[in-house]
Amino acid sequence: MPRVNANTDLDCPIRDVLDRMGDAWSLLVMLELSRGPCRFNALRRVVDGISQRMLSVTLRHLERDGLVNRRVLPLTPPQVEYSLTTLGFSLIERVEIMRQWAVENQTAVRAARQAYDRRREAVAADT
Amino acid sequence: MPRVNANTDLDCPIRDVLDRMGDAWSLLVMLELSRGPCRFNALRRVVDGISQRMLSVTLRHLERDGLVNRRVLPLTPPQVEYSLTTLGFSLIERVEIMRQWAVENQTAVRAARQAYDRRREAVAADT
DNA sequence: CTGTATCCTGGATGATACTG
DNA sequence: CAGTATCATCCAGGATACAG
Repeated sequence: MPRVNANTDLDCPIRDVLDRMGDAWSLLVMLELSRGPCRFNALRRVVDGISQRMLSVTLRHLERDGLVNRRVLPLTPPQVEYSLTTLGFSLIERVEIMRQWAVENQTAVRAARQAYDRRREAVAADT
Repeated sequence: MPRVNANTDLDCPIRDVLDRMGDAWSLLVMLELSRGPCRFNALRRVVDGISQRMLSVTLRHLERDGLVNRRVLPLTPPQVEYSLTTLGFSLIERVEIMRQWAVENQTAVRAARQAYDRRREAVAADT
């Protein structure tokens, strides 16, 4: 578990973001919520592959950080609606910028990987 | 290990970024290299807490993705200089944007957490 | 429906030792 | 100096069962 170095100017704040950024589930859930409010099981279906446990854990993290709102509707059966907070929207906005980079440069990255792998293969064959 | 859902428009490209973003070491190393070229052991010292192994692994990942250059100087003892590629700079630029968000909103996040924890405490006491 | 509690496993990471 | 190889550990996350 990487600890942040006091020598770098990364220091504390970035850690908090990294904790959310690094967690792919958080991003996926927030991206989904950026489209509009959503209920638990609905999220579960659309964020495919996420386990019930991880959705629960992720949502509580996001709620704790003030990125997501949790609203309980007093019905039977109970309904819980999740939505992005203003803070959440402000973050997802920046995440979108990262996403854009990924879209714009995926070709370059893939090319780099192939070049790298070919190079390594050549070296291996050389041996 | 989160798989990306075809239903979301996240699809493939974001995964690649996430793989680097999620890896805190990658960010720390790249941030460091954004200041200028650096040698292996120098990196090791400045990215405090990173093991030799993880630095090695991280650098190879970054190199493979075309984010970092590796230049071997034919000297004795051998010297290897790492530096960001243009692609690497373009990414770190966006990462900086995320970092900015963290700096700007760290207060809000902390406040949210404290509020959340207090709320939970109240509920617990209530029980 | 919306969760929480347990248990368990794979893969990521660190420690250590060795090499060109 | 700049790594790689191997082994041991630890914890995030999935599966499952239960609860309000």
